[in-house]
Amino acid sequence: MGKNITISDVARHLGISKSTVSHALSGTRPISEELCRKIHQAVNELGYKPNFAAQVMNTNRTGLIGIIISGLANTHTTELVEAFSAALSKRQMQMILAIAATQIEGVELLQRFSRGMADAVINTLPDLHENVVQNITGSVPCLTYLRHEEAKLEIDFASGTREAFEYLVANGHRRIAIMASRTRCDLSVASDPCLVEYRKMAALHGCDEIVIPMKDGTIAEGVALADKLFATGATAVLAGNDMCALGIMQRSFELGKCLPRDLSIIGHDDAPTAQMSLPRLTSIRLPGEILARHTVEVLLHRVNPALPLPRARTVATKLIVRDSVGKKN
Amino acid sequence: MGKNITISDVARHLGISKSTVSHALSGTRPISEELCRKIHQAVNELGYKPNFAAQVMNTNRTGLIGIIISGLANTHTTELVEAFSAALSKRQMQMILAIAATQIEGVELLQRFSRGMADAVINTLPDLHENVVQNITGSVPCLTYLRHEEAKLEIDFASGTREAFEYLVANGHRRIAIMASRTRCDLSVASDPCLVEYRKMAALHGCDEIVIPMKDGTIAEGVALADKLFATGATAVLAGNDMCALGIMQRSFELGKCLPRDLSIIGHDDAPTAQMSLPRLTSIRLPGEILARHTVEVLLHRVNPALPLPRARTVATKLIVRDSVGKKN
DNA sequence: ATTAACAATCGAACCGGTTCGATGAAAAGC
DNA sequence: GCTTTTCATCGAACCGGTTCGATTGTTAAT
Repeated sequence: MGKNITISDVARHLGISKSTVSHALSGTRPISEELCRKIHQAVNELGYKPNFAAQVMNTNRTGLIGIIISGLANTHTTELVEAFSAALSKRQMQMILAIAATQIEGVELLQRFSRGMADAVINTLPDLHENVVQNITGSVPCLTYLRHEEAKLEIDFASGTREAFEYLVANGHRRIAIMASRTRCDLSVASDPCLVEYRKMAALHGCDEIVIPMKDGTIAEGVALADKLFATGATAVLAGNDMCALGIMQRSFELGKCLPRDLSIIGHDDAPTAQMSLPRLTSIRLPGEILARHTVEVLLHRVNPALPLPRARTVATKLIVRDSVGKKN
Repeated sequence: MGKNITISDVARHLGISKSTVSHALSGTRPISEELCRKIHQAVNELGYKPNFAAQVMNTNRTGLIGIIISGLANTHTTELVEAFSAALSKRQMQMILAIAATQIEGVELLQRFSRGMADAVINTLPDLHENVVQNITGSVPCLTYLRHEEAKLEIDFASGTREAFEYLVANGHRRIAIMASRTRCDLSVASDPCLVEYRKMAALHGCDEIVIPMKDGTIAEGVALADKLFATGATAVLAGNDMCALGIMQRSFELGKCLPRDLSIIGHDDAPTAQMSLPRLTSIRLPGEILARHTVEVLLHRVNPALPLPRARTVATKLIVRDSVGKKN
């Protein structure tokens, strides 16, 4: 608990005014070279470190970005978090990572952040409507991940789904199921862009539609939905995400099925886990790293308009072929 | 950018002094019931939120704990992070999660945190020596995860290793390899407590010692070490951690080996991934959730002695049997 | 020589809260 | 009825920086 050295201590030690010390350290105004040297020396000797809170008070910048996630069980999220962190540290900023189990917790977090604890907030909970969020946060810039029109970030979910469907058809599959998710882009299952594309493809190839709605996208849900899936007689499935796909694999294994012979599975997101499963999971890649970086850059531009605003871009999803799809003859 | 409402605005709006408002809101001094009501009403109407920085300045508390990790690739770490977050939010605190790829970055982070940005720091990088850490952080409490004598948290690594070894022997294995890690408890491979116990057990059962040192404990390292492992002719391995075990499984699969027939694998940590692999990984459970919570509680007690100091405890590691060990006849 | 321009530094105000001694009025004690 | 206590509220100081107008000494321009 040794009292911390303040800027006044440094000034007193040298017999000068604290504003001079401040200017020397921040370069706000020119200070004679000699004095500047002395000041830096004194700073080192005394071990002075500018007080965080005092600096925040003046600059209205904490250098902290709040990030709200629902958990880290989905490895696609861990990929995002790492990318957020990397993009932020490039700008000398830190991340306050908050896990909100419920929407209520999410709102609480937003309120806390918006008191000036964070310079901006990224929300990844799809259920927190953006306009609600805006109301709460007031003056603090806040983006909902993949829901911000302003971010000029368009994701072409159709491309990956199309590729995946055609790949399955090429492998002889006709009964292809899809797990549709309301968390993608909008809040109704029906408007899941993957589902929309799936319907087009099913019509095109004259396949039946087999739609299974997915909620959380957890492994446990995948396990549970697997039985529903088997009941449909589908030979292949476009899983809602990779965790769900893993759950399906797990349940298949429990039932003594052999993959990919008895069931072909295509995941979504291409989370790191997709490469680690056996068989390795064929998945539709959603390039989280790019999306996360873009989101951070858009947000930081709003915090500090001196930083560049990244150009609007459309990101395609893309099929990554591994070993979880088999030929149906 | 609408100017934020300050406590002075609230006071002016009611024609009273700001200290009165402060007292009413914090309960520091008694305020007449009627006025108190009016104040709360005004606060709601105007949408006043106490400014974070100003409050920090007075209280010297940010309510933030810095957490330094090397990444989220190891799912045991994600488990820890979730547990840290949960333990902190119970005390209304938040986590600044920082990813340090190098020790230099780790030191930088410590310096930033110790300016008052965080009330305390948890470091999970084993290579940052605790005394170095203490020097940097000065007045900010800082613990290195699983390295803090003061935390009175002892981990019985031997128990799990013993169980695992005996389980392998019971399954007929005689050539049992171990991947020893310097990151466990101390900085030399030789003092890895798992290795120490392994040696005892090997001597006891008259088995050869087959020791393979592990560094990062990544999947990639597991893949690389797998070939070394096969060269030893071992029929079973105690992997350094679960990621490494996964790497070994992956490489085995590539080489057309069948698990667990051709190789028995026991992981360490029992990361969430252990349950997701096929075959599911038998692993030595290191109860990260308990350890993380204990660490947070010890640390919070140091930040605020009014909070209870958890009693010293010894945590045992324990074998969790799944499907990755086979019988050797 | 006088003034203008400039560089280096000082000192006071400010950011938005909290804290604490002072103040005034009402309630209690004698 | 006058003093003492209690209660509610005020106002100023403070936390540790930053900012900006004012002040000095020095050099350049007229």
